[in-house]
Amino acid sequence: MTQPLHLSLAGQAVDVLRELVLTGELPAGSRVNEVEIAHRLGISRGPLREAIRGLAAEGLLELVPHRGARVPMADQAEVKALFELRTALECAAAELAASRRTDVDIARLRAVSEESRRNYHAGVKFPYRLDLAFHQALLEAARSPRIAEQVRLVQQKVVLLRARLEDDAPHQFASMDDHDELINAVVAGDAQRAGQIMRKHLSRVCAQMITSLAD
Amino acid sequence: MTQPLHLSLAGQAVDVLRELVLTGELPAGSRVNEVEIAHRLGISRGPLREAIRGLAAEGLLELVPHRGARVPMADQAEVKALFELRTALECAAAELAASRRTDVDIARLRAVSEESRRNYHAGVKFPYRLDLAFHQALLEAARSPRIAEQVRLVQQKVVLLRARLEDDAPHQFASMDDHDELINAVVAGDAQRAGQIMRKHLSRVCAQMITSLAD
DNA sequence: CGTCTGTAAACTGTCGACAGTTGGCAGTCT
DNA sequence: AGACTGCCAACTGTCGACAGTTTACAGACG
Repeated sequence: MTQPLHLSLAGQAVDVLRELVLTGELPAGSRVNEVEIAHRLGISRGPLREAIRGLAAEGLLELVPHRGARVPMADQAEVKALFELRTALECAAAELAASRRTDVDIARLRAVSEESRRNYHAGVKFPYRLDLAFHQALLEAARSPRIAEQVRLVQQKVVLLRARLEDDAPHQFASMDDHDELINAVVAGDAQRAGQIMRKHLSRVCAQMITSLAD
Repeated sequence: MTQPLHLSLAGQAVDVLRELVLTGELPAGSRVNEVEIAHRLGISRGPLREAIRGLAAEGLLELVPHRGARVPMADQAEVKALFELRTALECAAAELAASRRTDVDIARLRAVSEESRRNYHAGVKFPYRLDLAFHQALLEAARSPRIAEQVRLVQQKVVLLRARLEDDAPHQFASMDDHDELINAVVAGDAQRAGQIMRKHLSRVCAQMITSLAD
């Protein structure tokens, strides 16, 4: 997507800062101390401030006048709003994928699905990594770069919520079933059904996330 | 949404630069000379660079290593990809609006529609301003802040294309009809139909924009 | 005449320093 | 004791300057 790798310090700072936010090393609600982070990254405040502006435009940070940047805190309403956006995007992606998929796309989707099942039966939890990989594969099949881009941004914010669903076995099982149903619809080229399944899938995930936020 | 008003120079620079890009004062494909713009805004390069990063994250500028920022140029493929995104977002918005609309929402939609008809019959061209107002009113009725936010960003990029459709009378008429059909579907609470009409509407606009880009 | 090369101007990327604002703390007054 | 006031430290916002890279141009060479 982007160049081999960001050569500018600001570009690198974007990546590092993003990681700090997404891993929770900078907890939600906390302020971003420019001098401290800049020193930690071994750069000056200039490039760091540029990186902060970039991430703020992505929605991963919020800017408060004269108080710098903060990691945004999400309440229940925000989660719902976020999933309405995600549903709009991923349903469209699922429909497009059903109309445009090629054999390679299908192979890729099935590979991810099978790896999930293997892991699950081997007693390994369904890792978020594989869920992400599935949605990623679906996006590739949809061949809509702008939609894919936005989905990635939304998924980042979902990660930011850090509501870990990985321990919930019934949820994992339901998700894997959703994924397989989706694959069938995509293979059949049934756009409408693919969209419906995706809607159901995301509605389940959203509900799960809301209840898991209530503690 | 954002703060009362940007007090920081970088914040103001974002607004001014955005205007410069959207009005075409900085033509598509042109490079953004930091010293020149900074001098023109009466600020130093620091805040300006922050503003550039922000707009780049919005997609209104593209960053090239050691070559600064450029106003992106859109080809036909880009227009299609952009409208796939817009369709995904606005169809979802139309569906949500049909399920959530209140009397105030309906009144607002009808007011915009009637103003359009009045203008048209008075021989005034259908201004882009009113088209925007209609879609804006629909977004308010949908009550989905994150979707609304993304639609605004997409609409900005559509403006960037600067394919002026305002002179095309048949297109204007068709658009106004689409809008009225949409209002009917929304009033009836028919989400599915609202989505279909929006899809048709945007597909027409997209086609129009592509042909108007071919010169 | 076209191409290649070397040099200089222009521009971006980065830094350190200064100014203005915010938030907390101590001291004072009621 | 509680509230108010004034000061101080910490931090953000901004600027000017320097270093490295790109680009344009002029001259040399095939």
